Amino acid sequence: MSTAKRNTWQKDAVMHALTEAKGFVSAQQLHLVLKQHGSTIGLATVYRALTELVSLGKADSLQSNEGETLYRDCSTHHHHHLICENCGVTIEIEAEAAEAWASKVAKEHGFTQVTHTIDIFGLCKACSK
Amino acid sequence: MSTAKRNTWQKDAVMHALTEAKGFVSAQQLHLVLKQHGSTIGLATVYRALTELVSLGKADSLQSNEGETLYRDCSTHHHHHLICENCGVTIEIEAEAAEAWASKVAKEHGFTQVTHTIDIFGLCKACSK
DNA sequence: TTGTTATTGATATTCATTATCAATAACACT
DNA sequence: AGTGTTATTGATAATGAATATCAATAACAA
Repeated sequence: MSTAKRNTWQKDAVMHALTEAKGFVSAQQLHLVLKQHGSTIGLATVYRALTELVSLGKADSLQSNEGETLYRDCSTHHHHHLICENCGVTIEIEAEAAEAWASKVAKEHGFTQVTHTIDIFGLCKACSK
Repeated sequence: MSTAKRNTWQKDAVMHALTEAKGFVSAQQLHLVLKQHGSTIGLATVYRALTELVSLGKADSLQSNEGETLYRDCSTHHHHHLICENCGVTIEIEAEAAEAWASKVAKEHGFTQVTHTIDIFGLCKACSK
């Protein structure tokens, strides 16, 4: 009984916008982009759609050091990021070793439904000089 | 020239309170505890002290899934956490393998001043059943 | 003791995210 | 196609963590 989900063009729009955006985006940024493309979608709806996408596993999120929640399309494969704290560039990195290590450690302690956060921050080559 | 740091009882108080608190605490929680112990310290000062402790490497922080920044005493050695999303218990884990991997990946991409976030979330043994 | 100035604390402000609620539209069923 | 139910939307108010402001205070070098 029950909470049957409905399909709306708004949800599709957010999904598309998220797929278009390479790398991480904030809800506010997505909302801005959508409006710039002529959409009349509301900010609250963008937040709701993103929350749903995360719970469906179609997107993942992380907290920026400015306190914003950033979202990213996750329909492809699982990977992690190398993020420049100065210019914001993000590089996707494979992390099979870290993956394996994380799930091993979790299992050793009897944890289930394990997820993890593995992100590396620093200054990229260009910003280092 | 300048910016000479000064020692104050407020900074000590925050440091002590943080050491007392086992596990992660928010700035607001620390402030509350301090006031309950009769301190007249201000909330803004607690935030400032915590920020300084983090930059000195005496504390580390992570974002709760409710969007709060949580702090933890880190005067011992570097380590990471296994966190139960249900009951909040945190288990310290050694992560030498992950450490090495993280700095190796970062260097390969020319990154400097590298820090990382490695946290594992899930349901602990007790909360899993 | 004194002068300089980093620090404090009360509070206003910022800003991301959530709650509210009337209006709208998805969709199951005729 | 028409209709009723109700999930969803969107404008906006509300929440709440974190930061900025600024006069008053206190650390500390001389």
